[in-house]
Amino acid sequence: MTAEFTLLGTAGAARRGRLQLAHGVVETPAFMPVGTYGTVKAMTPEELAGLGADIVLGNTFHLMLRPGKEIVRAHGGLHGFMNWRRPILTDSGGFQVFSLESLRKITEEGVNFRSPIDGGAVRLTPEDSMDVQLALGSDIAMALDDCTPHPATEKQARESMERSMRWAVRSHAHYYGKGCADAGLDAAPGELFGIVQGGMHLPLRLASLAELDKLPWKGLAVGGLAVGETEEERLRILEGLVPHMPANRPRYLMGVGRPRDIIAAVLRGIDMFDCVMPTRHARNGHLFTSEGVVNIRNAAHQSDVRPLDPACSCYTCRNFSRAYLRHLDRCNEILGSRLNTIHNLHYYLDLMRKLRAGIEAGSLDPVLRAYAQEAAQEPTQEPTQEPTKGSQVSVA
RNA sequence: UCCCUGGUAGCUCAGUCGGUAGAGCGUCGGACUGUUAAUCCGUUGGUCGUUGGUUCGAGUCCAACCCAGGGAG
Repeated sequence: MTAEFTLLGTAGAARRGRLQLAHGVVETPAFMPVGTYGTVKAMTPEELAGLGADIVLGNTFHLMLRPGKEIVRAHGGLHGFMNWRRPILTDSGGFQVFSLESLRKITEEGVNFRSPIDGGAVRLTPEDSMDVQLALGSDIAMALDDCTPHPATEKQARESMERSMRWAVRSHAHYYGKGCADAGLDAAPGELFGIVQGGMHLPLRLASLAELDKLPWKGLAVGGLAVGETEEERLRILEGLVPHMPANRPRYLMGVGRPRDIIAAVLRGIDMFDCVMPTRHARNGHLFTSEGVVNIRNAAHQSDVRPLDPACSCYTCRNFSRAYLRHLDRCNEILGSRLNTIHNLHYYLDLMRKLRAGIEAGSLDPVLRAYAQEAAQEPTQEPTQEPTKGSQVSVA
């Protein structure tokens, strides 16, 4: 067993947990910085660890194309390749079914892509995705899914979801079976998560969950959200779906999101998140602060000698002015991307620390007040569970 | 003094046969949710060196002048 989830406590529907993985422990609720190509852009592994990241993402599809699984395998896996010794979760390529819609064709067998690099034909079946993720040595691998575009009719969402469920069965069988044998492994180096699909149709979501429940996944993800739907639709799906997800296993909301989205999802029982937003927004000059998003490119900051966020304790805010950050951005200096990324990741990871501490304390109200500028929507239903405090609560 | 080449948006430059001007960059603003993204979108922008002339109509053709660069002496 290389994925043990311990529920340490709850506050309403929000959960405080600890996930033991092959390369270490992940405290939940957790935010996982995205490192598609085996690097969280602009950050060294040491910096990421210093910021408090327990786990990062890699991407099966992109790493399969460059540099290819054999080169990564020659480094003992993705951990050795990128010199990140803590846990790694890899997305299966399912998101590229959505994001590279114009470059792919879906068949029952899998997905046929045109490579975004050279236009060549690239096949990705559930078995291919598992082979790559086994070679990468991911602590958590994801089943290959068909991330349903939005909007989708009930018929489209159902066909897409049912395909994802068939692919999930194949992913599971290959990951724990023939894939290991083919790679010469005695056992899988990590564990596999299944992904709930079903678009904005709650009955389809519940049917997807019921289908996945037939297999012993180590955790379950909610996919296909934050793809263009309204916040109300997203919360409606979460509120209808999450209470039915197994309580003793981690729940991962894929690709989400803004701080307010994360807060709202934690309040509804989600344990894990990933999103490109802190890192991409950093490089594009959008910085998260205690007083809202600051676009450091704006002329208003041209001669502002104050720190970006006086309430922030990150390296960037302790040492540099808004005017300097704007200057670096305007000059397209690499250090601008780095300092901005340090700050945004600190903001996200600090938010997670505060959410964890809040759950441990039995109430998220102080956190919600502290992040009031994010205008997080509270659950529409009163929590039914009594706030409890876990017996093994540790310092976050 | 003469010859040549230029002068068009803040900058660097396009501008067809004469039909009242465009691009890139810059400025200013916006977007971004399991990264095809240090990306993308929009905005701001001009007495076309000056003065005349030809023409229905001139950035474009003609003349003079001004300015810049180069060359000759």
